[in-house]
Amino acid sequence: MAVTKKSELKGTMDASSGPKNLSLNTHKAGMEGLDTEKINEIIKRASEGSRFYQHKQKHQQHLNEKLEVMKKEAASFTKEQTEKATKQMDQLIQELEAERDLSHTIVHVDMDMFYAAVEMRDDPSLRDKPMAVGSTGMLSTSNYAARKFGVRAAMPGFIGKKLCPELTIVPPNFSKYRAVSQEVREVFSHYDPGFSPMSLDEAYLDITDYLQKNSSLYVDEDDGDNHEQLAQAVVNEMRHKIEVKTQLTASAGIAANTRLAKVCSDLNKPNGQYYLPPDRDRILEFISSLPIRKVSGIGNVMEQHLQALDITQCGHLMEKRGLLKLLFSETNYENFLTIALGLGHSTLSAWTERDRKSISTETTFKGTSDRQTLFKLSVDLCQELAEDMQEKDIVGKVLTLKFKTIDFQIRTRAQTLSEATRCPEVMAAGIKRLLLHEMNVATEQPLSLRLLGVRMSSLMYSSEVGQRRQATLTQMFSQAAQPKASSSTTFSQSEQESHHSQKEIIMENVMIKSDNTLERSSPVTAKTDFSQKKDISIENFLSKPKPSKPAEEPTRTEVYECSVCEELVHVESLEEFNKHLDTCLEIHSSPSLRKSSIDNNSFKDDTGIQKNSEQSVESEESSEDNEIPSDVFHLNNCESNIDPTTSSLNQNFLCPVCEQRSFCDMTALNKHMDECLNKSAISELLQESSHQQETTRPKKTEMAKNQSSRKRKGNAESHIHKKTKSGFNTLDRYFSS
DNA sequence: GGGCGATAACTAT
DNA sequence: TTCCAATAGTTATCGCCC
Repeated sequence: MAVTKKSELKGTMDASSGPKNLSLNTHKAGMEGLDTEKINEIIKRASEGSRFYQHKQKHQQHLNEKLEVMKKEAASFTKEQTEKATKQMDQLIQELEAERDLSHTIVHVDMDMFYAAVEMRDDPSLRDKPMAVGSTGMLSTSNYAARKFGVRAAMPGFIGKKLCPELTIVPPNFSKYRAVSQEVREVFSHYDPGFSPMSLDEAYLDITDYLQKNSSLYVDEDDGDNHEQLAQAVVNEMRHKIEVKTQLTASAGIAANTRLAKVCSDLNKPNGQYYLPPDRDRILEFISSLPIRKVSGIGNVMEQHLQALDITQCGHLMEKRGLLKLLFSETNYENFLTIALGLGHSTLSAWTERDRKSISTETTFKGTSDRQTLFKLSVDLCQELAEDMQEKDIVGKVLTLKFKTIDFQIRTRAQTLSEATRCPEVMAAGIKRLLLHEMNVATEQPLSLRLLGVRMSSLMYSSEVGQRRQATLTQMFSQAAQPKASSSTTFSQSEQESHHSQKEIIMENVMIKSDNTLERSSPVTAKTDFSQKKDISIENFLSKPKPSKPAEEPTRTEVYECSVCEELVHVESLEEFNKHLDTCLEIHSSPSLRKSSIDNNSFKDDTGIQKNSEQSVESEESSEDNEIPSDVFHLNNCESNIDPTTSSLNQNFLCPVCEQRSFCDMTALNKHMDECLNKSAISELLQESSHQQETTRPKKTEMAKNQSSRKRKGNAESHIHKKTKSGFNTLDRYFSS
């Protein structure tokens, strides 16, 4: 088989207007009949030469290669093979057909250019001008006047300006959009109390019940089969109510399932609706000529795959079903069939937190390779994510670092934790470890990034963790910090939480020790003698008998169990107990003590990270060891205090974290850096926590605060539109000064 | 060798 | 002058284990 030459592949790229993945997507309402060639030319000129453009080009080239391979494979199938596959698909069609449900009436309602419409409503001077909501970095939505120029959502503002120099860009006001959205939802709930919001401006409704109960209000009962008349009237009324209430228009699609309703809502935009009868033949007719890209779920890449096989309309999916079965995975070809048959969900199921698979946060910033900046950012992200998780009462076991290089290459690195957690310190330590490893192994030094993200998956509710006897550290502490009995004292959340982070760190160490990870005791542990408690599991630690019964005592003295020194402390107030904790923690966080303990490896892997995976950082590093007998290079043997810059030995590697110690081999250096990193992370966190106690401020850092304020705009409400929200709020400001 | 967990990449909105 | 996001679900692949 001949190898396809790059030059040939280039032919599949639109030479005049750049890579297809950068071209204007004209499937959006209001984008029909534009001079796409001219627009794409402007887009190309505006971005040509940029790293972003280069990245997209590379991506497109890679895709083209894949498409060529696929086309060759498609050409290689015999007639018999295709026929056999077609028969198998026909069997599948029968099974799918059996499930077809035409008994429901589903409506998809989509507010017209929602954010832009709200802004135009509130500022009449914007009404006749091309305008968009967003920033020069990214546009969230545009009005129809702007769409005429090719300006659309998910386009950077500066390109919008190139396409339309008179474009007015209005910064978004999410709280306003949320309020309007709430008004719209009140209308929805009248027709279907169990409606399914997809984002601030979009929702699915099942109006089957409503139609049944209220048909007499809309149509004459003697009219026979009046489903269309009835549904149209109801949806018309709904849109009218929305307009009266908000002065904004909405478009709607009415069909037997969500997939069809979604397609239909797009057909008569803006301020229109489309009805597709619940009739199999009419549905098949409708779907067969529908461009594949109109179907929700078919994006740029899949469209290109299908186009390469001359599939541009949904009807082609049916015609080429045999080929599709041979070329695509089961999930894919089954999906293609359901599209071609016009099938979809005919009932709405409310999404709950229980359905969540992962939770994440990320931020884009001006590219930097400064390690401290990146570490700081990652700590802030962990803090922010932890708060989100706290709010949702979930913990996670798989921690993922996401980063994007300044060349727009996206990478993820994951690690499974030993316990499900949402402790920001544990997450931050894990993320730092992953990040540092990437910094060290990057081919292009130094590693320069423009995005950092943290994701937690393998989620469960905190309560479930308790059920599994895997109490999280947070829970553990909150139990330990409760007064043994007292009705006279209440605790503010912040009072209790102010000590969490420190305690969790201490507790984390206890946990590590109880896991037998610790080889020898350190001065720190000698003080409180945690090392004697190797057999103490977390559960045992928690369920220690609590002898004192203060509630029976006549005085107002309360008894707390200090989880640092494990003493029962009699105090008159929480404040007093805090003082005790401070003292205890101070002992533990004493730099001299800590340093010596670190030197003794006692903080080794105090992140709580399980290192049993083949792909774990530690394993990767040790796999590098394979070349060198590990007993030859012992950390302490190999350590050097010679300043490497002045040393004549060119094999000395300076630790980039402490910049104080150097090593003669990478393994030793890596080990040291892990410890050094943990040491500095813990020290930093302890310092931060003590500072916060003094000032009794909430424990968020400035950066985390800024980020938090930009977050939580839509939460679960906003799936689609939050995509752009932080485009207006990147962290550029942290670097601009 | 099939099931399953872990990880990274892909894809969508 | 410069300027291209955030979040989440799905899928592919690999390696381990019984």
